[in-house]
Amino acid sequence: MTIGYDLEDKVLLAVDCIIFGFDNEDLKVLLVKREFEPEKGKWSLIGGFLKKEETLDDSAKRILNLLTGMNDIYMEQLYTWSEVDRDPVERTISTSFYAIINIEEHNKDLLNHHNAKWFSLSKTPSLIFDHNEMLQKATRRLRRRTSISPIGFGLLPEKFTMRQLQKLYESILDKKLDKRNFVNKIKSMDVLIKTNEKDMTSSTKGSYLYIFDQEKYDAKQSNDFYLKL
Amino acid sequence: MTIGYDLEDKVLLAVDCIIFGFDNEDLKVLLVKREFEPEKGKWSLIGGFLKKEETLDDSAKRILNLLTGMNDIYMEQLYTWSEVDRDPVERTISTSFYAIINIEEHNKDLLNHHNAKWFSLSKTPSLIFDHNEMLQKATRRLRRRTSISPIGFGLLPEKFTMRQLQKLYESILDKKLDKRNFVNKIKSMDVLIKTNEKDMTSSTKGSYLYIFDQEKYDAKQSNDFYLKL
DNA sequence: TTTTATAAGTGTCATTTTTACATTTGTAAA
DNA sequence: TTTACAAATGTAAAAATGACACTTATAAAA
Repeated sequence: MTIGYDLEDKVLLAVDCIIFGFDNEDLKVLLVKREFEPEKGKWSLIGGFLKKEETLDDSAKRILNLLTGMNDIYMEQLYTWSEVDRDPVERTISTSFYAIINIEEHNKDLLNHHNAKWFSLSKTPSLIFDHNEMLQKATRRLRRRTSISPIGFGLLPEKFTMRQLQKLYESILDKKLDKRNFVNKIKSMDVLIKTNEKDMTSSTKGSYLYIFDQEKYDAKQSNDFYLKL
Repeated sequence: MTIGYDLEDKVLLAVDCIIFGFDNEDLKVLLVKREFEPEKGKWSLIGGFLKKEETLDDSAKRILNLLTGMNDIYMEQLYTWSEVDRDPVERTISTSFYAIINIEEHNKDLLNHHNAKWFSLSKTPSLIFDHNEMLQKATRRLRRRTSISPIGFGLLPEKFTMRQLQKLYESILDKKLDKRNFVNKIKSMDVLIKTNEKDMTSSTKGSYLYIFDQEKYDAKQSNDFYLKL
């Protein structure tokens, strides 16, 4: 048996990015209005085609920047979608990536890109192709990840309250957590530093601000460190 | 901005299958001796190219059958590999799949295919391209999966002893488990039926044979059912 | 100045889960 | 009948989880 590389079929390879964001309130996803046919004008994930000389990860970064202006977002590969008719125009395989970011921090990038818009996860419109499925898979993965390892401090301002942190976890996991148990669990992780400052915006009493202790976190990472919520 | 599908690059898309097997002793992986250049004669995962009219899953099945004669193996998608130079001949992206099967049951399929051979996981040769990395990722995924959900009864004969089941888990997880705790945990899952028969091959006393209760298992699957080892 | 309203902050106990650990049993072969 | 060998079995201590309610600090209103 001989196999010649030149006899094999070549296909288009696309990349789709699922960008979750947290704005201290809600878990959201970033969508763009599609600017070309087919399905022009419909909402879609942030997608484009792989170029021959780039890796999938590089491609995802380039496309994300192209469509939203955002930079330096670490995305994780999710799944590769290959239903034969997923794109009606031409056989296209798509690899999806996801990330979760701090909306405030990146909002300015989006100002120039009016085609991109944040949607609350519970209010996403119907998307093109198999993008709804992609979003669903990404959401499940994000939840599982979050309940296993303490992702997510980067999604808050440098100084944050316990309440904010709890809301972050609650919105990702989509369930209420008990305040006391949450605080105990987080404290037992021992990766936060309590400052003397208080945030006075949410109550008369004020609530202490914490900062994330990156060093301790990194040290623990090596052993296997995990959080179960 | 306009994007034309026809302006985009097309690439070769490959599929590589990581087939783990258990032979009541050891966790093994199935490799084939590569029959074409480059790297002809070196060991590799079971791979081939996607055809335009098939999904990745179909492609994986076809290729597995082509190279080993095996059929009806459920494989799960693992990851898509896209380093630009991963294949020196031509830009090729590869999606890897993995499965774990009962070696005895499928051994006959392999008799006609002398290029395929089982290797103990601890004694795998150096593989072509990025296949060692693929194998490593698959191994980690298999372990995590196994310690979460009770995969694996299908890897044993219809009737099996607790000792066999424990060895299966031990070889996948690559660690010793305590016999009493293991039995307790398995029993608490309540998906095994104890028969009156004994296996007399491994001791004078003989050990009871169990069969897997598919119905109970399926019923529990729906709720979320998991096993932690 | 006192009262009120509001979110922050905190600890314990019961239950469940996990882990560690040793002896008795049944049988075939010596 | 003794020996040798793997099979079978239970409990107690420790750790993790989950449920649950009152006090505190402050600003604003009375």
